[in-house]
This record gives sequence, structure tokens and C-alpha cells, in this order.
Amino acid sequence: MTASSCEFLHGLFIFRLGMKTSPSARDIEAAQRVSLWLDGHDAITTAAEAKKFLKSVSIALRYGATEGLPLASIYAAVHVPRESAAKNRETQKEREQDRELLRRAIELTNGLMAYREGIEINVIADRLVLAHRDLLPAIYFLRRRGRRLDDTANLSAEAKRALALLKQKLIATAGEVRSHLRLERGERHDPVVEALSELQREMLLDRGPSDVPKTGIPYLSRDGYPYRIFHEVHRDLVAKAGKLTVKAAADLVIGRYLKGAVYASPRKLASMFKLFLSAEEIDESVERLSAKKAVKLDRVGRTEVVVSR
DNA sequence: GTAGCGTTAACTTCGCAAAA
DNA sequence: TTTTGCGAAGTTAACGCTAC
Repeated sequence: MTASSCEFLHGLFIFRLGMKTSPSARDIEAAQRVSLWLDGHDAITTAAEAKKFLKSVSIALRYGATEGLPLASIYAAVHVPRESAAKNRETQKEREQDRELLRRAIELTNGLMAYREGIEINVIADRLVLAHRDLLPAIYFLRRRGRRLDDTANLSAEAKRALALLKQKLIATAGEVRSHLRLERGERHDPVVEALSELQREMLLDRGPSDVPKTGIPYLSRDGYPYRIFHEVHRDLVAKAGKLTVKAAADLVIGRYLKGAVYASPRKLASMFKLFLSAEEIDESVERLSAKKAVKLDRVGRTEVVVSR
């Protein structure tokens, strides 16, 4: 499909959604998949295309898309699904192709992170996502809510120790943190991974781009993933966050997300953004966006949804 | 031979809320 | 009251290579 035919298709869907009658579930789901680049686009192959993709969807899963989670996915954007495809009937060649595409997705992701076009975060939908730099100050502001950077009262003991180490070293991998803090992995859980995830969730740590092995599993970097102090790496974005209000930040996040996703139920919005927005704040944001005619409330079948206009 | 590297998909179970 | 759908939480297997 060419770029122009894709834009035409997207425009057609948006036109249909603008009709007075409520959209059918099939129409609106198809519009969402096109808008999230899950359908109707050529596979992205270059850094420029990856940049355009992230700008257009604002938030993208680092890895595969999941049924029921209305988010774009970098892996899906580089990977046009095959027609055949029962997982257990894949050929060796198809498996190799898939691995190559995963490698390309990770390389493009690393490029976006290296140029700080996208920042990896783990505060949306319980998944690792890349947020576009335009959206990052709002997410940072809503997640931190003015807490001081030295306010570690709510952190676990392991996270406090890991943060202290990172402040000293400025950059470290999970393996380095493990050996410095002498925290052994348990059979069921890894205290270092948990502590680093906790710090990333608090937006105190940033995980940067890593090398992609030429052979083997692309996301298993030989040298580990580099963890850095968030506000040191992203000083400009943190400064921008300081100038926001809750209302402005919430409207930016909800508005930009819906522009990419076309629609979502309030319940889904609350579930995806629960780490930095309450259900009430989301409702209020939807009201404001609705008053500005940026979104409208509608129904798809029995479900109430917020639709981007 | 084994641990370490990082993450996902798939699955199960349970609970809750909305609609019929 | 029952049915249905959704979300949350937890578990497990899988992946390929390297260093010890």
C-alpha cells in the first residue's frame, strides 16, 4: 500500500466516524488499527520513518502489540504479518525473518532513544513503551507531581541502594548493580530487576540504548542495558515539565493518545494511565477536550467511548 | 554444564461492574 | 439474578549466546 492510499483510507475512516450515527465496532476498530500503524502501512525500515511513526502515534510499545491493548507497537510497525501464519506451522526461514525484524525494531528503537526522539518508560499499561519527547514532560510532571528528587521515602530499601549507586556512577547495568549491592537472584524474583523497574517507574532512572548482538536474541544485549539518572539525561524535558499544570499535562496526554488511537473507553484510559492519572482526572480532561471539540463521547455497541475528532 | 542476560506471550484464576 | 466482559495478578516457558 502506498503512503497516499494509506492516507486516503485513514481519511475515509475518519470521515465515517464523523457521521451523525455512531460508528460500528468494525469501522472504528479498523480506523484505530490504521491510525496505530497496526494495519494499512508499509513496514518501516529507516530511522526517518521510525521518527515519523512515533510522532504520529505518540506512544508505542517497544515489543509486540497485544490484543485488547490499544497501543501502537514498534515491532508491529516494522513487521507486516504474513498471510499463512499458524505459529506452530512456521518454517525455519519464517522464524529467521521474524528474528531479523525484531532486530530491526530494536535497532530503530535504539536510534530513537539515542537521539532522544523517544524515551523508554514503564508507567503506561504495565508495559515498556517509547513515549515521544513532546509528551514526555507531561508524563514526567504527572508521575512526579512535584516530589523532590531526594524524596525517597516511598522507595524500597533495594531501590534506595540502587539509586545511591547510580548517583555515584551515573551509569550502570543491572549486572553491575547486582554485583555492587550483592543482591542475588531468587528463584522467583530478581531484586535488582525489581529495584531498577521501581526506579524507572518513579521516573528517577532512564534506560538508554544498548548494543544489539548480530547473532542470538536481539534484546539480550551482551553488555547489558545502561541505566542512567533520569533528570541528568533529560534535563531539558524535566525543565519543561516544571512549567506544566495538572490540567494542561492531562489534556496533552489524553488528547495526543486519542489522536493516535482514535478512540478508547474511559475504563481503558483509566487502566492504562492509572500510574499518573486518576479516573476522575481523566473524566475531567475528557470534558475539557470535549468542550474544545477535540474529542466526543459516543457508543460502540454497549460500550461508552471517547472518540478523537 | 550452568548461570546470566531481558522480555514476552500465553495461560489461569479471581473479582468486579455493567447489561440483560 | 444471571450473564458477559474486562482487568488484575501471578506463573511459566521460551529464546541464543557467552563466560565461567
